[in-house]
Amino acid sequence: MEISGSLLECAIDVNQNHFMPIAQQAPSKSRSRGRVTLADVARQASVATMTASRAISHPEQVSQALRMRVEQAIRDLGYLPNRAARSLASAHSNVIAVLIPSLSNAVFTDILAGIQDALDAGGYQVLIGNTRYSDAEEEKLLGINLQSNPDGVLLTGLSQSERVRQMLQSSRVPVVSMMDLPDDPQRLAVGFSQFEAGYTITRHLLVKGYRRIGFIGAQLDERTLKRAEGYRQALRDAGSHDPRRELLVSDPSTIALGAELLGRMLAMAPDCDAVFCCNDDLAYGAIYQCQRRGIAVPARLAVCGFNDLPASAWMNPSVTTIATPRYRVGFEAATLLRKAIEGDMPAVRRIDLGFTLMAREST
Amino acid sequence: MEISGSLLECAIDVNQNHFMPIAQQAPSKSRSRGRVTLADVARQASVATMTASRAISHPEQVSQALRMRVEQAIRDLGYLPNRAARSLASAHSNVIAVLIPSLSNAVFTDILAGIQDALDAGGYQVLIGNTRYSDAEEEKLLGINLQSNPDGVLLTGLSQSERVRQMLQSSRVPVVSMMDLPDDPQRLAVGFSQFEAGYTITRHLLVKGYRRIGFIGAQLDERTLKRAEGYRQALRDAGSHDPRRELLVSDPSTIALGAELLGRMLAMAPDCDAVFCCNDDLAYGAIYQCQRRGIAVPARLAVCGFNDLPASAWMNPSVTTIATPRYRVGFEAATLLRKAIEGDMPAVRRIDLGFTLMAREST
DNA sequence: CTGAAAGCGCTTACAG
DNA sequence: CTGAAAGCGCTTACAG
Repeated sequence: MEISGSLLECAIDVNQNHFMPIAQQAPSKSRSRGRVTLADVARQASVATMTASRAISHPEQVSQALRMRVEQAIRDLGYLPNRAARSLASAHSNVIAVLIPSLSNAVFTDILAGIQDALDAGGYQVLIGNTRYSDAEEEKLLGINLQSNPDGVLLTGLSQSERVRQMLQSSRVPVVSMMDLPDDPQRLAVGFSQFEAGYTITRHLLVKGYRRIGFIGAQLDERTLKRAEGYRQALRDAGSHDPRRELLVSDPSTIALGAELLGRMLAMAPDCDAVFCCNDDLAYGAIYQCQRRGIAVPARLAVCGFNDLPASAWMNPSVTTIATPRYRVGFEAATLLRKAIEGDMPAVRRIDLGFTLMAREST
Repeated sequence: MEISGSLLECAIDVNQNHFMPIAQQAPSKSRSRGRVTLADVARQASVATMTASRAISHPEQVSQALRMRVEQAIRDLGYLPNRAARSLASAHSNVIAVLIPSLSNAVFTDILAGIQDALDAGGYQVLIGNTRYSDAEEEKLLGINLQSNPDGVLLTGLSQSERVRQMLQSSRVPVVSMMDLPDDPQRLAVGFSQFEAGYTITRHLLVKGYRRIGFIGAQLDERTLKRAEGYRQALRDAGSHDPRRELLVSDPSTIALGAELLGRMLAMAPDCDAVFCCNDDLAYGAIYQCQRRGIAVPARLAVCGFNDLPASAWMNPSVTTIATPRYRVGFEAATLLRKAIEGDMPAVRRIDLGFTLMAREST
């Protein structure tokens, strides 16, 4: 008995793992792909497939004995669940689609970090769509990402195209907007007022005594335009708005562009005593340009930026800017979306995270 | 006849779009999710489901008349294919999994841009996994991403853990490594020699006449360590290697850390006449620190970096560094992977993209 | 060129 | 707590 017992075990072992893999024993009609499936796990653990499924997805519904057998089988076989099959059968995908306008801008990678941290625990998979600041691209990416049946969508900004709105509506997927605050209090959104932030930093320049304040903006996305509005309002309130000191171009924001635009600003409005750059990259370029031309910052010209990227605190002079809660925007937006997906819709649907003026040497 | 014909059309239209949506007519046992499916499209176009499928995936196998009817039905119904179902049925997912160590480092977002550009056309979906420089995280992410049955995997660097190697092997998925070159010529890889790049920039310092050259490194990933090896070799070849001028810490590279390490370097090796920082961020921090302490760069201390991020050309002084072909690494790696997936394996499996020394004012 | 039917690998009411 | 069977929405040999 003992001997034949151990022989049998050997035979089984050999059979399954070496000479005749299960896949080959399947009928010839099979389209099997030689992958280890849940059925294999169930067979190995001597339980029904659905019990194996439960042991994985709802372990509390399975007795400890069976659960452990299934877990052992999973380890023995190196089983990996097939997401496509799970998603198809269960009607939810556990994917969250994120649409951001750029990956080369630290603002959005910080947002992504927050999103990841909020979602990693929940077993969600994040699908990143880089729209490159293009509505057409955003439509295309949303269409592609919707094919993955996301459980939720994270959007940057408020101004989506009509088609995007339609697609989102007919997909009936929960959506949270990031980085700005909508007028409609019913919309899910996490951000801060771009307008007020623009107003605040311009006000800071006014308080410091600057009067001929220019504005340098690029990309011209909605956030830049709102900051520009805040700038205008602050100057109007102070009675010193002059549109000839506004320089707006649609090219992407870079240090090189900031350097160039500083030159153009000085050429078209030589009396400028301060410049508000719509983001830090432009401000860095402007300051480097000043240094090369021997223009003292801030003595001859004050320069400020927006976002408070890491270099702002370290440059010489250090750069006055608005610190934006990017990581938290991502984190809170993802958390809000999770709640919406899981059905417990919070009372507060619009979260204002605010911003902080960082007054430094450059002004 | 004419009248009844148009009445019929109206009736059909009203029925399907307003009063009795198809989903509600389904038998009560149905688990239908009210989504528009291929079957709906086929019904609308009066063709078999499989013909509708072919019209989408293999249009050349369908007569023009039917193809147009199907396309019209897709538009009428706003049909979006279900990726999970397609992937499950077809055995390929059209997803490419990318594992990178960081999203906040421009090096890797540049790589991603190259990957996107190479893959967008082919209808691939990119799954981004941020490993945060952690082997454990890399294993976990790979496991998760493998559940999506990727058609291919893009890896950063050469030194993966044993488990990662095993998972990759048993998944039998094509893999391309990025950023460095393996010894094994059979492995698919796109990059350049980190060792040679480190050697080259150190050699540049030697040629410029510097002799007491320090090394500042952080993160201590494999690429940093290879650059350090290149640095050592160059100094040994010149007979001026001194391990007391090496400062290696495992913290993430930031401007702030560069500023701090510059201070520590000067404290432990005050005779340094040049410092090679293992990347540009550290070099920026080092230079800012020098400026604050009134240390002239390069007169009293030369500083160089690695990667040639945009600020390097603009800072004052501009920063000597090694320009790395990040975008092209991503683009060529993705292209190579596509070829491997589509079965036409190229003769050249290891692509050396080289690097460029950018000699500027800081040395 | 077109189609009926089986199958991909899971999950889930429904029973027991 | 456990299980047999149907179903999720596609694709694909196999026929015609």
